[in-house]
Amino acid sequence: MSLIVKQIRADIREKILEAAGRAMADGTLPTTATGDFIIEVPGDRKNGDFSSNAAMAWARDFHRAPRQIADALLAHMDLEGSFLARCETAGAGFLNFYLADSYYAAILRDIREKGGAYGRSDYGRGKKINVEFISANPTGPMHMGNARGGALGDCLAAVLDAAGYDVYREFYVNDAGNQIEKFALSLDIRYRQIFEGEDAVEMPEDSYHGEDIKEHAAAFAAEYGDRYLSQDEAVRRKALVDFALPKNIALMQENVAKYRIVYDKWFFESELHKGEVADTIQLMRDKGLTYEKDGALWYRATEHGGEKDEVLVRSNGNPTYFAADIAYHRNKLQVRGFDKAIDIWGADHHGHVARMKGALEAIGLDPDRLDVILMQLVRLMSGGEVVRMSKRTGKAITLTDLLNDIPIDAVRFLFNMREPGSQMEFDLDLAVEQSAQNPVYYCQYAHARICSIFRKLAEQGVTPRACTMDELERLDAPEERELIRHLASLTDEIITAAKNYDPARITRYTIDLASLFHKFYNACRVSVEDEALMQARLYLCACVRDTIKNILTMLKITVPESM
RNA sequence: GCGCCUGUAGCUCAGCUGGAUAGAGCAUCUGCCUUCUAAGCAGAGGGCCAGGGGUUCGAGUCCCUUCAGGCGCGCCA
Repeated sequence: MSLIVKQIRADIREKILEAAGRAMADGTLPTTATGDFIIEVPGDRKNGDFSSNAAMAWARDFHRAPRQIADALLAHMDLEGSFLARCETAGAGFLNFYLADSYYAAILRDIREKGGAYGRSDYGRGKKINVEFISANPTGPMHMGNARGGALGDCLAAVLDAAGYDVYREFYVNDAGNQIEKFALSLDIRYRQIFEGEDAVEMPEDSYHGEDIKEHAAAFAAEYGDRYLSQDEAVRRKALVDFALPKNIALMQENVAKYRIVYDKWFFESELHKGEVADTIQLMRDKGLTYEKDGALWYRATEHGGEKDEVLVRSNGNPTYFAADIAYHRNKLQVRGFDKAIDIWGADHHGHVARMKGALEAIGLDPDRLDVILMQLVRLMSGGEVVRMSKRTGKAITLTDLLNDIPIDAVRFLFNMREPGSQMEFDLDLAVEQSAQNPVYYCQYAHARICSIFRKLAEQGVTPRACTMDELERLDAPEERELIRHLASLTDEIITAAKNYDPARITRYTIDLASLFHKFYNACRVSVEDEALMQARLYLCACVRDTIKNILTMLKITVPESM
């Protein structure tokens, strides 16, 4: 919250506690310890600008009726030296506080002074957070789920950054392990089918059946002909993977860039296999966490909260994904020393969460340092029907398709309008066609409108200037007051969004801000005869404009000056 | 079967961690452009907060339970 608002809440708390102290001292209330209470912004403005439930929360402590306590507190309340104008009791025993005019002017001054930094805070100062998101499998094209994860992860990272955390964006590339072997097998079969006919070799059920595999094989054949047919299978498969995998990874990086995501690191799983996986497995052996059965190495997960034991090393000698993932998180938390690792996973991975945390604890790391955000997968709708995205049938809607069809601003915004856990439908037709009713345009429009006001007035020779506090206090219309109160809450919103890992709060905040501006615009004309009032309103407009710009820039959404 | 997520207006969702008469947007109607962008504003209709119990001054919010939907329980990742 802006410093001023923070101070206001702290002030109110202090004033209430002081009043309670005085009431106890003179015997109005019995002397006793009091519990916690809250200070909130009431839904209905008639109930004040801030409201506290202290009297109700303390009913038990004092053995008095809430209303009686509220009256006692009010009688002992001294608001001198604060931005609070007055306090009232209401309802079941609420204490309602009203802001002084000077508060509103002070908020605007604060916003203008902070400029592009308005909204930022040092709430998370000194904490290093690694946000890992998308981490799509490089064996195939990216899909809608990756798009949601991308928008969520990138905007969450942005919010954490704005709240003062030291944020690090990371993409984990699974370029090793079983799925690469499956990838190799699929490519190999498609390659051989080109020369030997489709019936000569059959694709196993669990291989990759997508068109992209065929395309890779065809491109490989176009470049090398059939010369690899006579080669040893292992050589041929390696050549195919070395050919296709970099292309897939390059395409992912291209898509991600189009999506305006900039990663601090693309972390390759293969790096872990150069030693850290083995080290981690050895560590688990040394700690007595493992046993051997049926030729495989098992981890005693049941002794660490798991439902069943897990394989770390297969009987064929290859470590499992789970083993590599333990090493990966050990790398994040121990080797690289992040205070916190946030992973964004599809909801279908939720079974993995407890396992992972249990394993971290087992190797001596605090499991609370890992937070997993489970994201419900996206159901893509088009023409009123669900578009299937199964990789196996090869009909995936790729991220490339999406990025070519829909404005990036809209995708980033839309995917951040709901909590990650909500199941969501993405209506392709709606997103493409009805862009005008899209909330992101509503917000951008507010910004463009303000810019237009400044342009128009500049044509008339009006130059915006600094305003005195007295001039700013003239912004006392209900629409102006509400707009300013909302502006004041940005920093607080960002901190809450960071705390709850909920960037959707910020898109909602922005929609509300735009809405309040549009209401103000219709109720209060900026270009008026009264020069001082006009300047004050311009000052307010500048605050709104800059705040919208700060937020949209933070979310990497464009901020048009005209529409 | 066991576990996790979800259930609020016709649709999509909020609801500030237990507060005052449950809110937006879309859709449907009705108004508002000879003055700053109508991609806007004002107004109307629309609700057994999935159902049932409980906890307390007070429950959409917390606990129990039933129902409905999604997902998971591999030597897959």
